[in-house]
Amino acid sequence: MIEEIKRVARQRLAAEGANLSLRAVARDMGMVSSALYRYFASRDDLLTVLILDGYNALGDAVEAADAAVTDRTRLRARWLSATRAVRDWALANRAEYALLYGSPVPGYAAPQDTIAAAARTPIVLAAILTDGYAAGIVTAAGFRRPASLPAAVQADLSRTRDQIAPGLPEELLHAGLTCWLQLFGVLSFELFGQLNNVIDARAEFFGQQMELMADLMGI
Amino acid sequence: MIEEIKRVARQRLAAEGANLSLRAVARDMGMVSSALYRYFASRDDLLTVLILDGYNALGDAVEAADAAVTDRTRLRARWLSATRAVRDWALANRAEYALLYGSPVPGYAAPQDTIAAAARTPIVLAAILTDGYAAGIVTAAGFRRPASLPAAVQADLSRTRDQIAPGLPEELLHAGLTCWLQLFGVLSFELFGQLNNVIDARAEFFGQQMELMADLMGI
DNA sequence: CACATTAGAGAGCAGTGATCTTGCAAGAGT
DNA sequence: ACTCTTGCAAGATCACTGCTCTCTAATGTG
Repeated sequence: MIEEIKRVARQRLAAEGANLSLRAVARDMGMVSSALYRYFASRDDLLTVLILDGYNALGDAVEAADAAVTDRTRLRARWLSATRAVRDWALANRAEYALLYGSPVPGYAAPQDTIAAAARTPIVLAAILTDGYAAGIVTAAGFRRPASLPAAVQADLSRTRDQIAPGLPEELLHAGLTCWLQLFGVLSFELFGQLNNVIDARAEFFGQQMELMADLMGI
Repeated sequence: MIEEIKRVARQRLAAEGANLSLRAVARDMGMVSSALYRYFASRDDLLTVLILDGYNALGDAVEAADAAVTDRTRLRARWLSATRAVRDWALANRAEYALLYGSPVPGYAAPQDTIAAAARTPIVLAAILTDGYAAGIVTAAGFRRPASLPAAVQADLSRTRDQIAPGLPEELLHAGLTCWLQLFGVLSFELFGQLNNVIDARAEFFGQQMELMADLMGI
């Protein structure tokens, strides 16, 4: 039953957009709205579950795309495959993408579960660098060195490194972080309409940007 | 009167978040909700006006920050000043930033007015490159050449160049576009909570990223 | 068979955007 | 000074929203 509600809610989300209506979901299911409260404590609760599912669905897609490159030393191919998977998933699930990476709901604070699920995608990307570093393919000296990192940023990177990419030099993590931001920057602009009248060849542009980021990471 | 409504709506937006309520605005003004319909055709109409104002306020701030650098040949200083202004404005007007650069409302299509206002900020950034190119400070060969651009992307860049940065080589515009995306990628992640538990030293990180982008553009 | 649990229905509350009609008050014209 | 027009806001109303409450019907389980 919970699965059925989520299924209907998802397609409702895809059809109508971000503002999901509990009553509409109930109507689609031939139920009365109050009945849904037996399965979800509130609308926000349902949204949270959808967000969690979204992060996991995206994580699955990205992990699969990365794993599809059998030669694990082809770091660039892994990066391009994984980032392409992010874009494909986002295009196929625009409303859910907006839920995950768009403007947050005002009073809403992400529970601990979601941040773990949300970390899956960056972990895949970081793993590409970690593998490359472990195999000696990519080195901390191999890419253009950024201007000296402020100490506070260095500390953040160090902490984050220990959490998601143990053993990776901070400089490499920093490069990866930059590319991660670029990835979602491009994607958000594309999906949120900011690229309208600027770039029409979306897929080509995205691919080219990811190539550029691969260059930046030195993979 | 229209100005008063917008003023109240803005502070309501800042206090409550994205989901602006017409009735709440009316209540704050000691009016009844229907009275607002004399000044705005609908809630979306009011939001559109706020969005337009937002783009213009941001444009004002960015233009002023760029103009504050008296030596126009100090391209890097102009870039850092302008991008810093974007961040400052965004932090001071979080809800409005979300309105401009967050998930769009489903059925909503931006009128022509807004795209002109929205272009002001990228135009300032492009002007930095255009000025530098005209003065011979920055050259198309001066930055790391991206992998060959697909023809369709090249065409988009050419068209965009003619609109906002006449005379600029496509390669330079491409570099600028990349940095523009990075700018808003970093900012959106910061404001939308995606950087929580990853980077705490926000200002330092942002500044460092913009330095890196300046390197990428070769300014 | 009796009991306990569960699923859903229905009414109702307070809030929302939007429309339409009504009333009021100031300003203009004679 | 008296009308009359016009501009503006109030009020009622509709359909919708999230949510709570109570009540009934079905479904096992001992």
